[in-house]
Amino acid sequence: MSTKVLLYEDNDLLKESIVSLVKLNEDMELLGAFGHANDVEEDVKAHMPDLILMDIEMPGRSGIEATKIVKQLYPSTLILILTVFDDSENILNAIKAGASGYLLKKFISTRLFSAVEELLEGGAPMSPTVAKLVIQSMQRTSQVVNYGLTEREKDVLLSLSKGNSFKLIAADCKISIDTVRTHIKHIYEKLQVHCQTEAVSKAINEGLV
Amino acid sequence: MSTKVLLYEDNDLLKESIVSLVKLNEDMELLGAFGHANDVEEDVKAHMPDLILMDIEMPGRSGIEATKIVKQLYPSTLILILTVFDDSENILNAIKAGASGYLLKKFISTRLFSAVEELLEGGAPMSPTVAKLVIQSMQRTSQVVNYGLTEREKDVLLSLSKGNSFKLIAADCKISIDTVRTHIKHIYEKLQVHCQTEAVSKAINEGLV
DNA sequence: TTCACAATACCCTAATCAGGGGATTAGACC
DNA sequence: GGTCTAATCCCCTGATTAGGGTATTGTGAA
Repeated sequence: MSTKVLLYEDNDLLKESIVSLVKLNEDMELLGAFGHANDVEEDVKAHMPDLILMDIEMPGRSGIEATKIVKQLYPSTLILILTVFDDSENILNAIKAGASGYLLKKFISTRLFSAVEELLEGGAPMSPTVAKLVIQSMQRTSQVVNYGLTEREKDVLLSLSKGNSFKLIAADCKISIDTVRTHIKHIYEKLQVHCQTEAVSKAINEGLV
Repeated sequence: MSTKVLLYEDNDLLKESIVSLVKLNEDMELLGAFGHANDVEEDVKAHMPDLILMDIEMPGRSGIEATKIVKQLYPSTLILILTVFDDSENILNAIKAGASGYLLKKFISTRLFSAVEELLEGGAPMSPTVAKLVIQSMQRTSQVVNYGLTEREKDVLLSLSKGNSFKLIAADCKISIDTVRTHIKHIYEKLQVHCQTEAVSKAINEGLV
């Protein structure tokens, strides 16, 4: 059974050349090619594609918005982003929106088919730059700045961020509630916050817990 | 100038075969091969490699721990994980620890050199399965399960997670403090939590804010 | 037209937290 | 031995939060 494909690309020349390319592959069946994604809900509903090739920059709705919409309505639809943008903003947003792969346009002619194949096999095709950015974004969020917290204070903070009350933290750490209070005061000073929620928020967002 | 390489691999047979493989490549200079990573600080200090090929499962310190240590001491050292593990736990931990690439052992013979090349060019070589897992982990954190929160409740929750007291939330949203209280109560019900910290923690971890 | 529900607001009580004290003990460092 | 710090504990007061109500208004669906 051939793969049903939709294409979104606002540049007519490029659109036509991708259309020709896709037609070369007998395993792919192109159901439609659109210059904008403003009616993406209807397009997808009408054709029920297995795969969408999606440009980012288009008049009206962007490919990232369209990706988000399609993924919400039909989560199993595969979406491969085809774009010239290799900046982290666009790449990460596209992936968060639900794109399954991200191919830079300069690689279309040489790698489109292998990328599609990889997608259908459950992989996530990416250009090397893209892979690097994705990995970096994961590593950033796990870099720890300690704020000089002691081990015990980290224990308390961890317990706090699980939603425990002072009383429960005391039980959790096997210390008295007053000691918890003392640790919490020190945590507030070191993190420069003034209440539980702010401490928890900071702790989670900066990877302390 | 050739790339200076260290290898960590506890299986002697595999270690030797990787050693032989690396020696085939005149652009790579193998400075050492170790069966465990317990002295990784000293090894790295002594040889100052550009690249480390790292197994995960080793006696004593794991490759993930070792990666963390090396990256803390020498952030510019590239680390390529070579392992049989293709589960999300190990992959994501290795990447968070600072690994620059992740190659499954079954691909070593065919892709080691291209992976190294990609690494040196600033890329992030990954097997297709690995790439998929990485992407999925990013999508999970941005998949919005709303818990049926209304817009206003989300406003309040957002303000709360910035560390604002009920009083400040009221000012922030331009409503009375009692209304804030009502919204908070509804938020607690919907998220199934019983206090601010738990709500904030859940909100951040599930990507609600 | 009901019915449901979002958004707003108010009241009450018990529990909890914030911020300010002070204090002891055990280790580490010089 | 003196100093410092982590970790432990205690007390007090005022502010805040949790959990339980009730109530009005507007909107949109049944």
